[in-house]
Amino acid sequence: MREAATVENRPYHHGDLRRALVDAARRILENEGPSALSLRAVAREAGVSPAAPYHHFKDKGELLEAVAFVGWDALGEAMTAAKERTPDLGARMTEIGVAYVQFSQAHPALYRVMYDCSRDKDELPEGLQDKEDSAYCQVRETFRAFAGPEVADVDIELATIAAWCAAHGLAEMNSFKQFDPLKQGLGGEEGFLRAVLSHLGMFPAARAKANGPG
Amino acid sequence: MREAATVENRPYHHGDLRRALVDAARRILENEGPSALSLRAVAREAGVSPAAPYHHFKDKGELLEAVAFVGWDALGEAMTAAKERTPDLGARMTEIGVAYVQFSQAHPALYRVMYDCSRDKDELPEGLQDKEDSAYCQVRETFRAFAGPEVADVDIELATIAAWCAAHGLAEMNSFKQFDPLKQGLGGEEGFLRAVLSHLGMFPAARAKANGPG
DNA sequence: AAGATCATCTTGACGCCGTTCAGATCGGTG
DNA sequence: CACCGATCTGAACGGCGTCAAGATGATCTT
Repeated sequence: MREAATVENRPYHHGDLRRALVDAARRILENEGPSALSLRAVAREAGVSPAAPYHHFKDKGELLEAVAFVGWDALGEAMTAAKERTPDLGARMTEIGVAYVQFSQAHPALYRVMYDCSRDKDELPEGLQDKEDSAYCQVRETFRAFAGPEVADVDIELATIAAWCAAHGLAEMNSFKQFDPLKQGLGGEEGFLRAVLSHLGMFPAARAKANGPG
Repeated sequence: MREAATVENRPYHHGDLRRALVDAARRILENEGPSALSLRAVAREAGVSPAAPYHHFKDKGELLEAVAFVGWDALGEAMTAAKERTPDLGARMTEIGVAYVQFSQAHPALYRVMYDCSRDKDELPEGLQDKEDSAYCQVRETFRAFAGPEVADVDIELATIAAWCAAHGLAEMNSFKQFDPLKQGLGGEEGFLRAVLSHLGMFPAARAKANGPG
């Protein structure tokens, strides 16, 4: 009885359960939020027993890491798109930041999982910083292009970190009710994001440049 | 049998269980971290049954809110102390930010509970923004004093929000391993914090001022 | 083609969790 | 003193993460 091994027409061995579990987790995150994301729920959603995931992930945390990895990939693409559609170097950082926060707003539960994983391991996800075209490197190169070659490497690095911190902070606080009145006066969410982010992430040399020689 | 109602010499009615539970929760947070903070563990630590907390808190979330409230209070005091020990207006914001991040570093589990509660309710804790001497108002007044009266209210507000986002972001990312090499070149943790925060939270008018007329 | 091997999946169990409810206890009010 | 309402206990429920033992079937060997 090769077919119909269970009630549905699913064979005993799934074939690609690892991917199916990650997809199921993402579906639950989008539809029911992070609090509903239990390992058992993921297994249920994927149509397997509660113990099945343990043949593909060491524990729940490792499954979440796989979900987070997909998320960082998508966020990186959104940032790249923002960079490429903004040729003006002075505006590019802000636009990348807006794309960052908008991603976190479009996928709040996923973003939460992404950062919770990073916090648990006390590091940004590997691959985000190492690869040449990684999101982190793109931000750094944007600063470098704007600042010019006379700015020290350490300042470029600091500016990148500062911008990242600011974007993350805003991503987590953007939905706070206290900001609503201010948003109305700034043309809605996007105007608010642009206004806040334009205050951030510029290092001293770039500041002087932005403010002009006078 | 008024005394020795249980094995210990504790009366049947605790007397101040609400406070005892909050203290127990803080003890667990400090000693075992956020993952160990179950409602049952708190009750155990306080020496009562698992159901006892429900006479003082609607659910686990409400207990955590009480813990968070204590945390925000302590953080506010740390920020006030930093403000008062830094008369120079140009350096004051950075020093308040350093105090903020250092608090989150000294009490990481507590800080996590504080922000998780805020995120669940989509608002900064009440009382943090309303009171005249609240932490938020102190930051805003610091910006106002530095910027002078000619800067628009909305810019002061944006700068305050931007600075808060940056401090929160840095608080959550400060322990990331990737920053370690950079910290070594900047005089350790505190030098790193000061360097990053000096990049942040300044609004355009203040930037111009900071960079001088030339 | 037949049998052995091994990864994959299920079943059932364990202890912990948050929460609820009926009942025990006790301080304060009439 | 008798009562009442607030407080606390004990037992229970379903859900959770995880593990061990056994069932299943794809693949490799001969």
